[in-house]
Amino acid sequence: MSQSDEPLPEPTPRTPRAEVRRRLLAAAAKVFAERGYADSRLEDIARAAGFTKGAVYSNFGSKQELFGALLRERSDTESTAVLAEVRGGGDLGDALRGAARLVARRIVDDTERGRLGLEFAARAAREEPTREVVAALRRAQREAASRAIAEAARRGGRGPAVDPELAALILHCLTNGLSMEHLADPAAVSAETAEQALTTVLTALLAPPPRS
Amino acid sequence: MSQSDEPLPEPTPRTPRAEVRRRLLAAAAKVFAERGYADSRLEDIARAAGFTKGAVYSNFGSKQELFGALLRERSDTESTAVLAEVRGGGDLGDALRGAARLVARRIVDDTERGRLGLEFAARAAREEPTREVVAALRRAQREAASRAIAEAARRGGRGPAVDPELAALILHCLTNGLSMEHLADPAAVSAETAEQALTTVLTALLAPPPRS
DNA sequence: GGTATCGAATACTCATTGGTATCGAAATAT
DNA sequence: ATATTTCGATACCAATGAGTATTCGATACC
Repeated sequence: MSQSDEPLPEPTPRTPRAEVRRRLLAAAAKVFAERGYADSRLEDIARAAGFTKGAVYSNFGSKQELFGALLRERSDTESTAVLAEVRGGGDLGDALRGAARLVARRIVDDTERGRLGLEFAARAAREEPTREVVAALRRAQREAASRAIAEAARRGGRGPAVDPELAALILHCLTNGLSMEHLADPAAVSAETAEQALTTVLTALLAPPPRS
Repeated sequence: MSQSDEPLPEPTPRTPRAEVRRRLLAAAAKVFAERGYADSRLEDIARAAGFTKGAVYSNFGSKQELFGALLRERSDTESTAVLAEVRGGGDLGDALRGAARLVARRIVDDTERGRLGLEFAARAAREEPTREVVAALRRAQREAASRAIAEAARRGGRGPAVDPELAALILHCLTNGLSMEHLADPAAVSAETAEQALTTVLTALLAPPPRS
């Protein structure tokens, strides 16, 4: 009883640096996504992560650099779930429909992703350094899509109806276009609509419509 | 000889108000397109138009309002050249190819348009009032496309292979997606590539590939 | 010709915010 | 234990640019 009735300063263990960095990036993603780069206050990002500006400048050299780090992080993290879906066993038609549904879901559910993508694109359009990173990211995405398509076409029996690279570009751009449209006019692009659009193009490119 | 050897102040005729407004809007389009909304200085816009900030505030209530006016102006002006191309007489296949070429050209040549569109979309994604205007503009575009497609399908003989509205959404989003891709990674989307992508989808949607 | 009005130029304000310098507590080394 | 380093918090600064108040000249009107 003699030792402690006082507040007991309880020496706070310091958050691991890597964790600080991670939280800051997550907060940056959120804030950049919902306000855009220019309208995002460095202090708001820090606060959202549970820190102060000091933490930001301790981990990143500048606002621009934080943005770049986020962009690079996303480049690495880019999910390949879609490809797995396409590669999954079973009927090719089912696989394609599954992939379409997955992408459509992401378009309407994960708006942060879409918004960030839009912000990345907007900045890439006018900033050379950003453009280089974004271009690389997109190339990698199209490349992956291209491979998946080639595989699907092979699986589908007859040789590729269209050049897989072209098909990849089409699907990639259609996806991004749908995402953008959903952000600009949510009512116009429901999950079902997006899915239908993707399925339509996907099957048109890979599997000539089952003639009646 | 007695009257004038002096510099002769040459009273400058005042620019008509409508003209001032027009030039300001044109300058705003240019500056907003190349720097984005937030990084555009009102004074730079004014200067680019040959005036000063005073002119801006005399014609528009605020920066946001200038942006809105520009957006609305573009809504009205939206060209219907594409539709004309599709409607033009001759073979349907040729008409479609012509339309695809036209759109592809615009994607790579008129970057101001693409950049502005991106900026509009980005702001629409996070600002309710802007979103309303942008959504209306896009709906109108899709609507027009939808009608053109319905007509083309009818002209092509058999009844519409796919719902014209869905086809319109697909082509609209693909176009915007290609435009965005071109801005983010110009090398990936040449005029030829874009044209091929559009033609492929267009014919797949409207005219089942000529069976070999 | 003189006066009122209109519209753009000029000069200023004021809030905002990226960046910096410094501080202090926790971790680490000695 | 104590010195040193690390790293985030705090306080501050300078620049920037939207918006405003005012001026001044050109057109319109009497």
